[in-house]
Amino acid sequence: MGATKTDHFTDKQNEIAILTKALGHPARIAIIEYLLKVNACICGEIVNVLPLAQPTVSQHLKELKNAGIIKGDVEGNTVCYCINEKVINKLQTYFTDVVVKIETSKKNCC
Amino acid sequence: MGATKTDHFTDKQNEIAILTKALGHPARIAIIEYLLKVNACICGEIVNVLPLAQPTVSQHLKELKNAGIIKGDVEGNTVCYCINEKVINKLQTYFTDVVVKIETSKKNCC
DNA sequence: AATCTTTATCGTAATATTGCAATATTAAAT
DNA sequence: ATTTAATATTGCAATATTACGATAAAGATT
Repeated sequence: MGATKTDHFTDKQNEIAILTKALGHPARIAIIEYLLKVNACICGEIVNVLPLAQPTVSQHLKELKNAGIIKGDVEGNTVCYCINEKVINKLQTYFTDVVVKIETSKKNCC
Repeated sequence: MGATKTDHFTDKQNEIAILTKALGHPARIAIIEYLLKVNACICGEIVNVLPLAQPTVSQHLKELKNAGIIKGDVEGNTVCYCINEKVINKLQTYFTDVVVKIETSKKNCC
């Protein structure tokens, strides 16, 4: 096989899995961190920052875009990349929720 | 190729990528959510809860264990699984940090 | 218009992941 | 000691991912 059986899981589970999967590569984490570091939407430059060839970076950007984690507005010659705040908030909320649930179940656990 | 170029990224970037990658499958999200739902460490039963064959579930559990997201203590005949609080906290802190950084850079962004 | 710059796409090789049947392992129960 | 029950491992097929060279596309520059 090799194909994930998404049908058997809930929409929420699939959604979180798609987001975490999209972040599950150091290059893509590095892209997010670069966008945070420059403290703005950045047009171009991302290719020069990563230790990977241009087509590879383009592919990683596409995956982040497909998952909805970044937005890419075409700005003339270059593309202007932005983190999608909503989606990151969703992940932050999710993990905060998990942490809270772990806290409350501590007494029942090893 | 097909192998990730981890050498070129920071330890922190690789660490977060390993954790998010391990969570990047709906079955593994479902496992985490089941562990939260039963509100305790659970011995056995995980295989029966998922819509996947036993060897497949075992493999997913192994990946979560390898990434450090869950702990599995052998308890006689069965294995007792627990979420590793520390690691989930690390992710929660990471995403909270990202959200804060996005907030403070809002004025410079689209 | 010709060229440069930036980004995307195609094609392809190497490797990884997903899933399961078959089998092994190990401890508990009979 | 045998059988049963719970997990793990092996082996394998199907598919996905990672990476990059070559090339295409499209706006900017000269």
